[in-house]
Amino acid sequence: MLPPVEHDVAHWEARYPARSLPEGAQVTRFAPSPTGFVHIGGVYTAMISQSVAHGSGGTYFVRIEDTDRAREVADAVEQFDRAFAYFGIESDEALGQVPWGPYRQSDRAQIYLTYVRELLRSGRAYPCFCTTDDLAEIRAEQDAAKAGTGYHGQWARCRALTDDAVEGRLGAGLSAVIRFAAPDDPGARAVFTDAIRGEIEQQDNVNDVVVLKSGEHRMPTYHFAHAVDDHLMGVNLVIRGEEWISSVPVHLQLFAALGFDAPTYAHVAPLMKLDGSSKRKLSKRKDPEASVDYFIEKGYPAAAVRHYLAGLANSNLAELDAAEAAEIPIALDRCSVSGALVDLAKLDDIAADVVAEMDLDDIVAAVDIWADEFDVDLAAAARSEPDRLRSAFAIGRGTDRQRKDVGRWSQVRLVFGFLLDAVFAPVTDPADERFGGVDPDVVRALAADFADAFVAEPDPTLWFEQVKALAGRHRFALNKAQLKDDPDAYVGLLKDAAQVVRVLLAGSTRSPELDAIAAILGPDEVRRRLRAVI
RNA sequence: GCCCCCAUCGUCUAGUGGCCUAGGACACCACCCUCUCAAGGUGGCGGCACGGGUUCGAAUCCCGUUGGGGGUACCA
Repeated sequence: MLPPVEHDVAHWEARYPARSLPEGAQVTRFAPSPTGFVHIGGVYTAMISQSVAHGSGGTYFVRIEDTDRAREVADAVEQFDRAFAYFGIESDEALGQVPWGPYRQSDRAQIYLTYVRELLRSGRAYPCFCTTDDLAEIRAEQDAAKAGTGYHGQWARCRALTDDAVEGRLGAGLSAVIRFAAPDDPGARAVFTDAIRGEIEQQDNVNDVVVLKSGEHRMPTYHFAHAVDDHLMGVNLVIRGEEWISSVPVHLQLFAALGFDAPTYAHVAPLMKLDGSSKRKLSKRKDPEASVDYFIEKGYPAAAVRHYLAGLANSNLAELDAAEAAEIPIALDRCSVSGALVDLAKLDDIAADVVAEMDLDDIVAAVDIWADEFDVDLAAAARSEPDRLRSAFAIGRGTDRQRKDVGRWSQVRLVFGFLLDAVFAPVTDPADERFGGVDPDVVRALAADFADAFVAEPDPTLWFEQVKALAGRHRFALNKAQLKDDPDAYVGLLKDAAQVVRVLLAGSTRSPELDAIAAILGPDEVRRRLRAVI
């Protein structure tokens, strides 16, 4: 009925030693299934698991739950590794380094088989030959009788099969799944204490769930693998999505039948998305921002995403800045119990703050890495003038002129790209609308004059005095009162003249202060850009 | 259908019976600062889903309703 196994249960129990960890240390895991990309909700639960484990002096690891080979997506595991690395939620336990692996369930088939045999031997499991059609038939009968669905009671046909009947079917070549023989007490209640939600009581499980699937691989179901793996791997705190709450009764029964201590459970509220006017769970298929790739492509610093997520879990952390909050472990009993909507505007706000606090070298390095993958032209330009972007991010650092233009690397081109000669497109038409309607002749004269008169000047105030002088020479009023007194004497306001200079230097009506960009560009480049319009 | 989870400004939330004519953050609006933008400052808009209880007193406790989410697979 089952493939042979080399070992017995005692062997595996001995092979997986108890962990020697300090009192109160939590061992947690993140157990994604490689059926697609990593979901941002996955990063959320992984981060909580990691934070709680580390905060308690325990361990966090990643286990790949690839028991459903039919739905497995190629390269998913590689994508996982990339995402984990980006967000800093890699496993504490590397393959081969430690005795609790392997960490991929498809490599653990022998172990599951051993424990299934044990269950069979003790009468807590039995083979079931029902086909999909049989199951559908049972379902239909239950619907008609308004009975609870599932494989239980009078509907559990194969549970009563005699040994001879089983032999007969096996002999006829029928394939069997192995079902858990659940306690069949329809009135029973199951109670457990959730580390986030407190006591939860529900109907106990009466369903003879499948523990081992059919097919050549003879893989376990999630339920069974969860019990066996988390027991053997020493997990004492299972943090997972809320959708698992209703499976807890089955899991508790499985742990008991196997003679294992059940872990503590903590069920995290799902991340939601506003769809029209209603909230719904973020969907892998429908929502691009559900994928971690979205955040990586946009170039959000991992610290920003982590801080945003941490604030969703524990709102007190949201009041701290990212660096401070990162030092404080997430507290399960402070986790919110209702699903939060992912608010990208909030993330952007946090990201801008995070970038503002980042080390300049780290920023430049991060932009390089991001641009190499998502904007190669920008990467090349940045590398040929290595100091330009660095200086741009340095504008006003630590002063009241501190800027927060950039929260994700995809914004760099738009905000600071003009500082790179290879990205900048000179403005050559004096009638360009970006000049705000200033007479083309005046634009030309202003540019020519400033190109000649301009001198480098480190003091921002003194630097801007040059613009004031320039504006005065070309009949721009220094303030509104002046203009009002004698409207015919002026062609515009100081600000209009400054804008002409800005457009010439930045190619945009919006930029950091003129003195700052002129200092970054250097006098030669400033003159070159001014003269482009002459 | 049955079972479970959840419910405070648009969003994330503080609130654990009197400190609440409900506080903060993001977003939005206005003003200030100002060479534009960003940032920053000040102010504004805006909420306890509904109905019953319990209590001297309820956003807070209980019940119900409604609404939202999830489960009910040889998916995780």
